[in-house]
Amino acid sequence: MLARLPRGFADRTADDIRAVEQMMAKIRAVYELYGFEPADQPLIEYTDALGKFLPDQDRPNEGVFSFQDDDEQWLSLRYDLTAPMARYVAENFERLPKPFRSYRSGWVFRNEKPGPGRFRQFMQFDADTVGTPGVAADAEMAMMMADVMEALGIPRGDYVIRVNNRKVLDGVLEAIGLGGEENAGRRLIVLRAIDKLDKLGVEGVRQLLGPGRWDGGKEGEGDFTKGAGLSAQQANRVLADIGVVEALGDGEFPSSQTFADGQGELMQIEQLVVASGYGPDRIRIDPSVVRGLEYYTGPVFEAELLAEIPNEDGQIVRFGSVGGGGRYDGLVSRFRGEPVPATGFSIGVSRLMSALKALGKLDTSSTVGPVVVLVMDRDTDSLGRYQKMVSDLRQAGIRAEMYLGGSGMKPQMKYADRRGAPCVVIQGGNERNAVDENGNPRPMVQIKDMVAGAELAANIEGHDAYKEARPGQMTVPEAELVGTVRGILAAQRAERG
RNA sequence: GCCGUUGUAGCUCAGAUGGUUAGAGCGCCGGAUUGUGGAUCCGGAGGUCCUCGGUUCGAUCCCGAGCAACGGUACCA
Repeated sequence: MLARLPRGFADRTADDIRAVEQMMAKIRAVYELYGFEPADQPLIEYTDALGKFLPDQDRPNEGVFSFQDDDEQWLSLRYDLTAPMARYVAENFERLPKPFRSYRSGWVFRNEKPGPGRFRQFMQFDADTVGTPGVAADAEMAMMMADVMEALGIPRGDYVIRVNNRKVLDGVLEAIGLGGEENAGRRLIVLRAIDKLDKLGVEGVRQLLGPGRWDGGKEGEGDFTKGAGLSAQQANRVLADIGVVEALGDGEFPSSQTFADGQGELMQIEQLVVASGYGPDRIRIDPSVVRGLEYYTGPVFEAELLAEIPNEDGQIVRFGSVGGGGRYDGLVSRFRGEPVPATGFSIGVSRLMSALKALGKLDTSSTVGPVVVLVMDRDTDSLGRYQKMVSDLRQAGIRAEMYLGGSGMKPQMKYADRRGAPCVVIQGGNERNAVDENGNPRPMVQIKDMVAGAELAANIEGHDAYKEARPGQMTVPEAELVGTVRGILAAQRAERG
């Protein structure tokens, strides 16, 4: 039996968990400030509630982890937080205040090929407003996202919230003659192509808009991806309208009403955010943003990190999108006969965390470990004394533990070192049986400051001298144990700043 | 799914034209009767050389297939 982690999943260390909690507290504070309420839905929903595609018998796990209940109904692990939220709101519609403003966080699952920074289980942190048709709600989302980025310590200029409108894209497609039901497939291909702009560049996208593109980058390498089959003029119009190339001749294609509507909404959003003091350094209109291809119906936005961040190997990586969202007027109404407009966004917590880590914006220094009371003698009487010391320290609010392994002193010291113990407590027979100047029993303890000890040890040559010196160590009466430890902790805290 | 690269100790990697007992560094464990982390020294544990099949007297090495990891690309509601 080989112990192994399934691919696409991650074990989390103590540091990671603490860092995420720290981060989520900051995000939560912003959401609360905006007046959103916490809510939570389960990890599992009926498959048909999650989206319009039911897993068929042949491929029950395409993209989503699914399984059948004992009553044969299909259940799935949620792949985002929006669909379960929509189900909850629809189910409790009468009871909830409208607009319903809520936030939630948790794990989501995708049964897809994992890659660097792409996991099959990851954490999202969402906020949504349901029951509001106006663009003011969308503008608020964009501003809140900007506030979150700054609350996390990302300096202005190192991120940008890019805003677009699905109606603009739809309008472009209409203009070049891709409107109508019969062109739905090609529209999708065009949108996907635009979405790959940052990955493939303008020319790559142009190939995908036209005949297609070879995976490997050149002719015959890799698989051939069939394109949208647009003419050169159509492709150029699309690229021009999303602002990545110069327009050629005008008037070749008619302008579209949908396009104009979308732009009107974008202008309103821009006015609203500018009026609130959010300039283009934070929130920027960008017609090339595509986002989630299926359910968005209006404004869409994306939070992008602009900072060039070195990864563990020292290479510069662009993290790109760390969150996004938009208007999804159809999601809740799917469950109800009436239209229910809604808008929201989602932060990719896991991804953002690795970015913050790389930026040094995350306090990854581990928490101070417990004070370790070494076990020098294993008779019940001594163990009782050690246990009492631990208990006293805990009473004083100091993390502490008695060594519970079976090894000798040296391994115990190694253990304390590895645990990040600020100090250890040592009491053998010599200390326990000490007497004062009058010959009365006066039990002592030795307390070793591990931080000071390590510093002092650096200047000691040779193991014998090192052992002899016992750096950072002091002997105090047992009664002064707690006070002395407290002093060491305070000094170390001051040292750390 | 498709294309490519790679699979040898916990990690990073050597290795020989196909020949007895497969190595290094790091890490891990241990090292004087009451003791002490790091460094140094000494010792130790740890391997199906990815799997299966083929060629061969003999395969970790050559051949075939499979699996896995990594990268790119596609899909990603």
